[in-house]
Amino acid sequence: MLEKTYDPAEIEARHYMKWETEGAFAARPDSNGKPYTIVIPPPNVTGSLHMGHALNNTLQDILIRFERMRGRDALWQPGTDHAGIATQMVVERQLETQGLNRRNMGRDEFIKRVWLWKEQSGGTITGQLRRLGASADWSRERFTMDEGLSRAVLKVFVDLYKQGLVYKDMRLVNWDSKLLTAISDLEVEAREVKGYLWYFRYPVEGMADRHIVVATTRPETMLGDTAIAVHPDDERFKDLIGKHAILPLVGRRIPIVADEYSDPEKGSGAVKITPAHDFNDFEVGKRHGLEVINIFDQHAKLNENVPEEYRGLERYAAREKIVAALEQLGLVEKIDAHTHSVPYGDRSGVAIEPWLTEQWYVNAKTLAQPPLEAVRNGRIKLIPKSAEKTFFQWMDNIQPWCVSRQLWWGHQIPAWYGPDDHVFVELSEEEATAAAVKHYGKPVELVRDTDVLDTWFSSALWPFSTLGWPDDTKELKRYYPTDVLVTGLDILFFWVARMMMMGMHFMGEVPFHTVYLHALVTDEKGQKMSKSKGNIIDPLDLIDKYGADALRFTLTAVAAQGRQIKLSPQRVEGYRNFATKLWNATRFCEMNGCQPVPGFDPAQCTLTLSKWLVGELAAASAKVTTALEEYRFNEAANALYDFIWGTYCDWFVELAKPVLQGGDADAKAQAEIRATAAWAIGQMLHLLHPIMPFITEELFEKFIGKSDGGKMAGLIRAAWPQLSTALQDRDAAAEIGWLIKVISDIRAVRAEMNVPAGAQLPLLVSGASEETKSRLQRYGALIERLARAASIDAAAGAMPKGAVQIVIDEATYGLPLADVIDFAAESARLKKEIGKLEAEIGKIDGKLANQAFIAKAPPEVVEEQHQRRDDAKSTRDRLTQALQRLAS
RNA sequence: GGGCGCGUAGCUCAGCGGGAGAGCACUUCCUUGACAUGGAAGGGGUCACAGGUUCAAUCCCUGUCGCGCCCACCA
Repeated sequence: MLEKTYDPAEIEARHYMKWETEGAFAARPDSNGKPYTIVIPPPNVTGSLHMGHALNNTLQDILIRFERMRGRDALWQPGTDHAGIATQMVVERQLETQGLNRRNMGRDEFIKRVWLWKEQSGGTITGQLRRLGASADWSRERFTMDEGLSRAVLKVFVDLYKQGLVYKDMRLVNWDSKLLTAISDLEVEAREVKGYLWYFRYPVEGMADRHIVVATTRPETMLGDTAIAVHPDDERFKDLIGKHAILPLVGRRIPIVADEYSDPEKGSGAVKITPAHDFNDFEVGKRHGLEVINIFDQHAKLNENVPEEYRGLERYAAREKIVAALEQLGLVEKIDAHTHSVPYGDRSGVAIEPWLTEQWYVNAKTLAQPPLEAVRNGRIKLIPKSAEKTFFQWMDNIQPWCVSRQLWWGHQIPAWYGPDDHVFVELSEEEATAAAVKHYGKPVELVRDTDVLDTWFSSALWPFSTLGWPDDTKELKRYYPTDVLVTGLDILFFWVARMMMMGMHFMGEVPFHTVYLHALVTDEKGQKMSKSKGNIIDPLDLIDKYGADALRFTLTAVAAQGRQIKLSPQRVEGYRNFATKLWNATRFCEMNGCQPVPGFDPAQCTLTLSKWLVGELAAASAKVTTALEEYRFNEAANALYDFIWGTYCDWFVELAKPVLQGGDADAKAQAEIRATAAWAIGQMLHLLHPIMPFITEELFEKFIGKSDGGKMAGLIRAAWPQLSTALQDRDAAAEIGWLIKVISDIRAVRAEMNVPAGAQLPLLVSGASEETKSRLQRYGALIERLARAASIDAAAGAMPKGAVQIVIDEATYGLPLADVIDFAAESARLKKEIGKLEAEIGKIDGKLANQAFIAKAPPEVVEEQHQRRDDAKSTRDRLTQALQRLAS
C-alpha cells in the first residue's frame, strides 16, 4: 500500500542510483535505434547549479527521455568546461586568502593548483545535475581540457592557421587592466555612467589669441593626443585645417585635420584624436598617418611617454591632476554633466582600455558564411524564430575574434617563436622544432607563446570534440550532427554561432538542426538573480523542499519561448501538490482494487464512462506528444495537469466511485472500470515521465510493475503511448459532458440558494425529452451523490412547499441549463440574464441582417451565428417563462 | 542610435480574427474512507492608449505611452 503522501528525497535518490547503475542513461551505439543526440552546454567545471542550469537541463532531459521512450538511441552527451578566466579568478582569490600569488608561484605550480581545485570541486555540478534527474550518459562525460579535447583544440588551431584563418595582428584590443588580458568584444559590457564632458582649449600654433576647443569624457587620454579632427564642411574651423595646435601640458605640435568622423553637432565640433586609446581615433589616425602614442602600461597607469609628473599615475588620478593643471592654465572652457556608456569587463568589473597589442585572431567573417547560409535556408532552425534576426545582424557584421588570452589556465597556444620571432604553429614542440630546423637550416632555440586560448574556442568544438574528433570514431559517425541544442539566448553569439562556424568548417556539416533558445530565469518580479541583490533562488533549496519533480514541472510550465522566465517558489509548491494529487489518485486505484490488466485493450471498452476516459486520454496524449515535438513545453505540462487533475481526479474518479464502491454493482462493469482506471494511470505515468521522472518511476514500480510480478522494466525505457484518435468516442464525450454540466450547474444553484448541505434538491423533469429523461434516470444516483439532487416526475404531484426546483429538459444540453424558481430574489437575476440574452440576440440579428456578413463570412460561421441566436432565444424564452411563473 | 520582445483578473502568466482563461491570492461552505499538499461554489478584467483594415479586432496594421533585453566606437 502506498503511503499517504510521497517522500521525494528518498524516492529520488533511490531511483537515480538505480537508473545510473543499470545503465539506463547510456547511449546504445550498437543498437538499431535511430540516434537522437543532445550535447549539454558544458557548465563551468567548478561551478554550482543555478536556476538557469536547472531550466536548461530540465528541458534537455525532457527531450532526451521523450525520444528515448519513442525508441530512439538517445545520447545526452555531458561534460564540463574549464572556463578559463572564471576558474583562474576563483583559484587566484583562494590563493590570496592564503597570502599566495600566482606570479610568485610560477605558471606550472599555479596550473597544478587549478587542477587540484578542479579535482576537489569539479564534481559538484554534475552531482547537482543528477539530483535534478538529468539522464545524461555519464559514462561518456568529457572535460574541455581532457586529453582528447585538447588534441582537438590543437588541431583546429593549427589547421586554421595553415588555412590563413588564424593570424596574429597588431591592433587595438579590449584590455582588462585588472586581469591583465585581452578579452573579446563579447566579454565587454557597456554600462551607463554619470560623468562629465570637459571642454579644453588647445592653443593654435602661430595665432596667439586663437584656441581650438575640444570636448572629452576622458581628460587623461589627452596626453596621447596626436591630432584634432574637424568636419571638412564645418565653417567654424575651416581656416584652421592644416594648421597645428600645441598640446597643453605636453607641448606637442599636433595637426588639425579634416575628417568626416568629426560630428559638428557633438561636443565643441572639434574632436581630439588619441589613436592609441580609442577605436575610432585609431581609424582616423590610420587615414591621416598620425603618430600612435601609447600612454598606458598594462595596469592602465601612465607610462614613460607622458611628462614626468604624470608617470606612474593610475588613470583616474591622472584625470584629476590633468584637469587641475589645465584649470590652472585657464584652458578649461567648461565642464558639463554627461551620462555616457563606458565599456567594462564582464568578469573583472573594471573599465576596459582600448590598448594596442599583438594578439591572435580568428577570421570570423569567413567562417561565418556557411552558418549564415545554413540558417537562411533552414538547415538550422532557431526557436524562437525571432532569434534569427538577431543572429543575422550579428553574423553579418562579425568582427575578427580575438582568441588569445594572457592567462595561464586554458589551452596554451601551439605557437613557437624562433630567435628572430619567426613563428611556427604546429601540433607539438617536436613538429615545431622540425619546422624550425627546416626554416633556419640548423637547430635553434624556440620559445613557446605563453598565451592561452579563449574558453569559447574549445567549447566551439564541443559537438564533435566530445564524440572523439579528430579520431574517426564510431560515435562521431553515428551521433554527428546532433539533433537539437538547448541553451540560453545569452550565449547565442558566444557559443552557438561559433559551434556552427567550427562544426561546418571541420565536419562539413551543421552541428545541430534545431537550436532551442530559452530566456533568462529571473525572480518573481522579473529581476535578474544576483548575489548583490540577494534574490537568488537556489534550485537545490527548492528540490529539498518540494522535490526535483515539482521544480522540473514548474520550469517546464513557465518555459514559454523567448520570454523572460519568472520563477516563484509558490508555483513550485503548487506543482508539488500536483504530484501529491497524482500519488493519491494512484493510491485510490490501489485501494479500490484497480489493477492493470495485461493485454488490456482500450478499444474494447463498452461503458460510456470508460469510453469517455479513454477518449479524453487519447486526446491528452496527442496534445502532449505534439507539444513536445514542437518544443512547446508549457503546453505539454498544462495538458497533463488538466487531464490528471481536472479530468481524471475531479471527474472520472468521482463518477467511478459508485460503481467501484457499490456492492450491488454489475461485476462486469466493475471489472471494466477497474481495468480502465488502472490502465489510464499507467498511460499518465508514461506521458508525465519526461517531466516528472521520479514520482512516475516510483508509481510505475509500485503500482504497475508490481501487478506484473515485478518483471516489467522501468518506465525510463518504456514505450511512449501512441493512442489512436479513433478512441475518441463522440457519443460518450457528449453524454459525460452533459452529466458534468448538469452536476456543475446544480451545484452552482445550491450555492446560490444557500441550500443547507444536508438538504436535497428536487429536479423537475417536466417537459424533458425522452432522452433527457432516460439520462436522468441512468445517472440519477450520480447526480444525487455529487450534487445532492434527486429527480421527481412533475406528474407525480406538487412540489414540496418552499423547495427549490431545477428544470432540466432537452434544451439543457449544451446550454445554461439550471433555472431556479420559487425565490423572489431570483427575479432580478432572471431579468438581468434575460436582458443580456436580448442584447446578444439583437447583436446576432444585426449581424445576420448584414448582407456583407452573409456574403463574405464563411457558411459555417453564419450557421454558427444562427445556432447561437437560436440557443439564446430558447434560453431567453425559458427564463421568461420562469420569470412569469415566479411572478404568479 | 539600431534591433528584438512585452503591456490580458490583486500577483505570475496562457490564449490570439467570431462566446474573456489558468495557477496563486481573496470570500463563503465542507474533518463525505484517494488526497486539507484536499473538495465545492463565488467575486474580480473598457485584454495599455489612439487610429486603421475587416461583416467581425484582445488577436492583424500604424502611431503614442510604459517596461525589459540585445547590439553599437560616439567626443
